[in-house]
Amino acid sequence: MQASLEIDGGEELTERQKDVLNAALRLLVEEGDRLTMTAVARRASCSKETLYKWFGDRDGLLTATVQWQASKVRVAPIDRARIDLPSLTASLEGFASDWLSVISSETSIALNRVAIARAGSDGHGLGAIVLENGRMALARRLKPVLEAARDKGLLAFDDAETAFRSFFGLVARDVQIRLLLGDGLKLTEAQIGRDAALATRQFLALYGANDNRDEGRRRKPPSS
Amino acid sequence: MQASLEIDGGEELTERQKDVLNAALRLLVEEGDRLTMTAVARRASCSKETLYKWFGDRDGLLTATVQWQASKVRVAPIDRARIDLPSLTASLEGFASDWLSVISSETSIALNRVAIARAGSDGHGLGAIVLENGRMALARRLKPVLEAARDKGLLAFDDAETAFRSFFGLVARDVQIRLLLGDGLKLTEAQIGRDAALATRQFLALYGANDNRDEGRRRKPPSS
DNA sequence: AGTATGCCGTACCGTACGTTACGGTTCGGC
DNA sequence: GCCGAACCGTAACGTACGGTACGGCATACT
Repeated sequence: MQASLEIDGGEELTERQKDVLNAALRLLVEEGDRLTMTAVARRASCSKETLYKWFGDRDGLLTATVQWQASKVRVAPIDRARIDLPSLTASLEGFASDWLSVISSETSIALNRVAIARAGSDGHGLGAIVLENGRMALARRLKPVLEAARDKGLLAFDDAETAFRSFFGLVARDVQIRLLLGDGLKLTEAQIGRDAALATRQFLALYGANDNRDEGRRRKPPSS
Repeated sequence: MQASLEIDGGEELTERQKDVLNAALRLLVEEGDRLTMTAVARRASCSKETLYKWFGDRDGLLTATVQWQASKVRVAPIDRARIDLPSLTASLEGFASDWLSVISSETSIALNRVAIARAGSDGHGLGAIVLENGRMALARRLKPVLEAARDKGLLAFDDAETAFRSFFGLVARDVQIRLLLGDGLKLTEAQIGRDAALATRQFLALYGANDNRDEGRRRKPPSS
């Protein structure tokens, strides 16, 4: 049945297997894509034979590791009953600072690096998984909030996808690409808070419906 | 004298050497980080001995290739005498669509992929070069425009760097990370034009000084 | 007790690739 | 014509690493 992408991963794993994957994950953060099966076996105090029995090959180990990390950050969908401008603002700031914390974490950087490195040659398996549990998961969590806010008349937009992508851009800016390229950018907790607040204010300025500004939102391109 | 980073590259190269680097570049786009010295030699119709004589080792070849590509995209600094809102808008749209074209090109994707892959383990040489000729070069070209517009009263901001990063985010959004991760995102010329226009409108909405809105720009965070 | 299963540690194999070495060819200078 | 330098093509070397095989040990089941 082809089991499209096998996103679930992380279930039906022995405790021992989780330990092994955690070791692989730590090694991945330290060594990047050049970790060796021998090193993983040594770090996890298991034999290479076991690695191959459990995960098939190096690719399988990497995939399982990425899925395992993904399954750890899965969050409960937010249940939000009533929403007003303060709670919307707080919610957006929460999303923004969560996202900034994630993309600036050593783990996320390492995972994105190997997924990007392998997206060039091999099948894009890892890239799809990382994307699905990163950007796409964020969109799935944020869009209902945006749409609820629109229903309440707090936001105005035609397409939730477009609005989300603007929010994404205002939050991430150049942070992720700079970190991935090894720039020595340091994000303190305080800086993340300020950046999240700025991005939220800017997003509300662009998509907020509480007054008569509508620049850059629904106006169609003049002619063509 | 340590020659910090040796950014210039591309000068003092034989025509033949440029041919070799172009071959390496094409191969890098096709094969990604797993190109072999043998393959480069075969593609460039030169001997491996020559490759090692000219570039030292595999790392040197990769670095020279990236610098060579960087030296090709260097553009003349814009000379802009008088500036008004229409010309500022056109200029911003130009920057935006140029940047979208660059980051969605096969060459840029391939180069960023190998630089990111190698930023994990080795020294961040390639990452620094890519960053310097990508994001940083864009900032150097755009900031004078922003500041000239501020002098004319068309824009309002305290920090050109912050304004630039907002513009960067509004333009790039999730495009680069998705492409690097192998998402099948296709950017047509028309779509790039629309996205550039939208980003420009949104940027002007946030940082334009032609009316009384000031959300998310100079208002300081309430307390902390 | 005896046996089977699962796993650890390690030695081993095959291959891919970076790097070096070498013979042959072209070309500019005398 | 002769020489040396540069370079091409290819063979050879050394190593690193993915993947496999095997012996030993511990636990569980009969």
